[in-house]
Amino acid sequence: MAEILRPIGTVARALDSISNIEFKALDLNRGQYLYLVRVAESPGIILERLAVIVRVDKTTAARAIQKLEKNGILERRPSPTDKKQKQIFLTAKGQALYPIIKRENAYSNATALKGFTPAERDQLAEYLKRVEANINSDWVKVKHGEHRDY
Amino acid sequence: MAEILRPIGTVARALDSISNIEFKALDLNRGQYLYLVRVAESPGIILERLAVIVRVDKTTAARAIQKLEKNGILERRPSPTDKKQKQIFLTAKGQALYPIIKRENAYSNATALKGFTPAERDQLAEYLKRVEANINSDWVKVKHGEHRDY
DNA sequence: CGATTTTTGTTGCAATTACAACTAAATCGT
DNA sequence: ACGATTTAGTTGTAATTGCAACAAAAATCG
Repeated sequence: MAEILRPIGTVARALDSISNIEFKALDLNRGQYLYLVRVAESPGIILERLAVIVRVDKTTAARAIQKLEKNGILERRPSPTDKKQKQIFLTAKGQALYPIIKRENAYSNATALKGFTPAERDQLAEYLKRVEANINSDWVKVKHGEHRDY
Repeated sequence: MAEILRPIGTVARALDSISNIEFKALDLNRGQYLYLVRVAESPGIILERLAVIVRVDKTTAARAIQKLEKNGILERRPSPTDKKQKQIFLTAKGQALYPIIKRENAYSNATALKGFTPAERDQLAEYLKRVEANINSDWVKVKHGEHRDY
């Protein structure tokens, strides 16, 4: 059977590594860009949701968000409807960073897809969406302490 | 343009997270399985090469290897031809772990590819190989302090 | 209603991760 | 041959990462 785990892992580490190095110029530490772009795209998002969509432990996301708040890149406001929720928003400083990150990501994406026809790009994106859906329930299961049988 | 960075990142984190949780039963800490399988497949490999193929900082690989050696899973022997190199091998204990890891990886791979026809699986694997090649030179460049223009 | 469970967020550890800066050996260039 | 550069590995430091264990608010359900 075709092997896809390994290239997915190596490509992800390479791209993440590149981004982390490049975003140090923006005073962003490792991983912070991940949360920044998601908050930009979903203003008012809460921590637990953010952790799930980034696919990271909620305590990891919590500390990343705390740090970004301390650095004035985002802010949290208590939800008006649920006293235990905190809604997350970008500050003006965070909003200024967003297009820069998007541009870097677009460049990396274009580099990754060099030599691909438009049809191939679409097909790869569609494949990855399916893989993501396939693996998601296992991730949720295992994160919640359930056991996979194999 | 089709976006592939994000699903690659989320899938990689989900799969890595699952593996790390499951391999705690083998007394393997976070990330260690990555190096173990590579050493199993390339006995005698040296640290710098290992770091490059896993796409991780060489100091990260160094400490992972040190720990695996301390735990009796692998051992290092000075290269007979180059006194500054250390060749890495699995111990019997490490060899016993290898098939277990392979089986878990195969199961995750099969889960990720559920609903894909054999032709689709092959095509996705081929696409990922191309993406990996595309991104690799940028990774090496940026890791060595060079600057990407965009 | 009221007890139980689920949701949401937080700290306390303990570990990985990686940039800098360094040593020692090998290779390269002239 | 020999100085300069590259290769290979290590340690110092500072940061992220995540499993446990917790607290408070909300939702569920008898």
